[in-house]
Amino acid sequence: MNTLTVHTRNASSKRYNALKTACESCLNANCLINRNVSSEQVALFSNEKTEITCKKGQQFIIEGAPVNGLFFILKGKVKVYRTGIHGKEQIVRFAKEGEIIGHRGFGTEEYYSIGAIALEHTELCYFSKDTLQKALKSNASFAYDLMLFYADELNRSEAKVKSISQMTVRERVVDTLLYINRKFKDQNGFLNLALSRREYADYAGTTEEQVIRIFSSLKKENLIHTKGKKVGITNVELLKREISEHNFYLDL
DNA sequence: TCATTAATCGCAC
DNA sequence: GTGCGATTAATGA
Repeated sequence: MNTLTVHTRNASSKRYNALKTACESCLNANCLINRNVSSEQVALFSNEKTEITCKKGQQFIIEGAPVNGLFFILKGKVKVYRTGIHGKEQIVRFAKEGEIIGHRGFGTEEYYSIGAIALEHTELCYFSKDTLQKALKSNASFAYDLMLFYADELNRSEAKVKSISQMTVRERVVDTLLYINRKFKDQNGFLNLALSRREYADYAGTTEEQVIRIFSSLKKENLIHTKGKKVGITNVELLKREISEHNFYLDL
């Protein structure tokens, strides 16, 4: 019998993969691809990518699943976490549009050591490792930018080890608030990211109750204000002083 | 509106 | 500082 296997890999049909946002017309200026890849090359990326939309609360990376590629956030916000002992989740970072998710384990045939959940309606662009490896090898500025991203991640990760081991719970909560503020800014006086008290706790490495207690004492000191789930920083400078006094302030 | 889920608070350890 | 449970507020079906 004829054992010839026919690979029906048809590039032209891929083009009609119902992409809502092709790379060449993407407006996301933070995207590493958009920043570094020339317009002729961008079209190639579009052909290879898969778009995924996630509802709020939907998990798109499962801990332990094999790594096949990388996610870029086109729109939305996500949390990246690791499950610790007693099933407690430790939030590693929060990410917004233009950022990369699932980069650990990239380059090696590994499994995800992290999970990722959408915090709001999120659109993701997914690229296979092959596609990205090809692009990185042929595009130095792209590779360099990605390296900067890795370096920054490592720096932040090390800073986090320090904060968790040396800062008090109160300082860690304040640090978390400042981090969210730096990253997501505020909108109408409230942080532009709705997190539950539990999520603040999971990032700061403490418990929900502690976060509530610290929030209420910070409120009494007029440093922050809350309205239901929303939290706003009343005076960023004063809040910064809370931790700069201890010389643990990290402007990351 | 009723049912869930989240936020608080008090209290013991 | 932490953990549990009761109460209250907020949110969603």
